[in-house]
Amino acid sequence: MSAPRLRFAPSPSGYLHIGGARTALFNWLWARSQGGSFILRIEDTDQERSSLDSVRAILDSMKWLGLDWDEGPEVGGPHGPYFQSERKALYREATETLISRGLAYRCYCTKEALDAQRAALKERDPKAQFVYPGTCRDRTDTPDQPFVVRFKSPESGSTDFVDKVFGAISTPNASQQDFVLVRTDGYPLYNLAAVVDDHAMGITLVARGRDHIGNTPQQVLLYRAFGWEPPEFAHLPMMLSPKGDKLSKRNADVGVQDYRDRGYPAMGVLNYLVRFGWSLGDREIFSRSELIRAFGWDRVGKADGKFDDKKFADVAFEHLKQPELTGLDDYAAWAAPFLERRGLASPEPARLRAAIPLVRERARTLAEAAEMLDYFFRPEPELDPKAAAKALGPGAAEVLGELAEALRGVEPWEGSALEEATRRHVEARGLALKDVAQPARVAVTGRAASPPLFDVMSVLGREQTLHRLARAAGKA
RNA sequence: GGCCCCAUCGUCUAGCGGUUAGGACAUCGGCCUCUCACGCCGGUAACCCGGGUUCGAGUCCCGGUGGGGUCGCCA
Repeated sequence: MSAPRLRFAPSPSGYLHIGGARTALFNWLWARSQGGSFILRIEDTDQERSSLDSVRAILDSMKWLGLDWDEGPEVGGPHGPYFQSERKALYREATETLISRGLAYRCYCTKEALDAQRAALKERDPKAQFVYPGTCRDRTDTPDQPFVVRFKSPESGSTDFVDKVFGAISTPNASQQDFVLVRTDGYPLYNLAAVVDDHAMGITLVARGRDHIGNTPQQVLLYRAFGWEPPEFAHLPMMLSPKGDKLSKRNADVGVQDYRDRGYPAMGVLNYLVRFGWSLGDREIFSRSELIRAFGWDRVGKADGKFDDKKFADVAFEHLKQPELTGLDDYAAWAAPFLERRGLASPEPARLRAAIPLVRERARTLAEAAEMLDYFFRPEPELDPKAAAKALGPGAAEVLGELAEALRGVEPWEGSALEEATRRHVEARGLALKDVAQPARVAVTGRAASPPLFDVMSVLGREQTLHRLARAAGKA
């Protein structure tokens, strides 16, 4: 079998949300694992709702996630253009073919008339479903009026396809109505455009959310009407909100960019998303390359699920925590914007590299990391009043002064030597380590909690450490 | 309501006829400890219900119940 061609086809009517990102991911993974192609196509046939801002936001999010595309906006490709709004000629040609074969027809019923009928029916019986009555199905005249194009659905038999996730799905044709292919304004509707493009672009597998499963029979019908072989289909179970309802694009805080802004690493996001509906035994954490190697449709589940913030945060954290998953350089680069946000625009690189190992197992996001890194890059730490009140009370001045003296000549200025010196000092004074460590911690970091004190001192250096101890002693 | 789909701890899931039903998150204890974390040890916690098939069903079949999707000149 030749290399598969997959696509992700968002409509630019808002930001990319995590549900969409998950769909993109599954397509991307399969393309990458099979040496196939991943195509990005923008479905902007609804002029009302589409915007360039949305296109930009979607492309940004895709790039941030590392879901690179082989054909599509910005990179082009042999099957372009990749915006549906620029492919109208294709749809028109396809539509005419269908009409000339008697498989589609022009319908002159106005939307208003149909809507009125629908409303009237609902009034009589709220549970009834409105079905297009086929008014124009066999019409032969061609009045000079606006029209839509409808597909002439078969009235008997069934339309079947085999889904790579759900297996055989059969839908009676009698339950299909003559759905609209082309609007009054000449723009194609989703089912027509998707089929024409997927065929033209040589798509071999269409993977999308389960909410599209009902479109599939209609699309299969269209493939047959054109005389084309349908692609394979794979539908993904839905990712619902924590409450159990549909994740909505309007739900601004589930946008990919929201997660980026909150300081989650891209691979953390992807790792959570892939494990949602796909699993490999007990394995939870995957690097990008491991994922590409491991992914397969046979291990995709069928049941919908609810998004879980805590689990998500943990998976993302796992990626920040493990140096094998997030190298020092990446960590530093990713933390930089969050430090900048705190007014720390150009942290000294060597110190940053030294400090990251101290915070990476404590910071659950890059935003938290920046907060924990803060005092390494200021002349003076910001003093937490509560911590100061508790640890820098009476007697602290003496404790800190003595500690500074005990540490002044320590060689080398490094964690274990500092700890050793401090323990000797504390023992000689008949104190407990914590009696000295807490005041010192607040003096050096400004806070009641920090990475191990002596490691912090080590990164801070002799001069700044002694300076901070002395300054705090002066204040206390 | 029509059509389609789904069903294991609170959540994500493993399980593919015989298991003390496993893991992860969350939660509750404990250990480690200069604080905070990390890590480690342990606890609570699930097969929706009813019929079949079978020597034996979480696993296979049927029905019910529950949940979801979809029924647009949105995608």
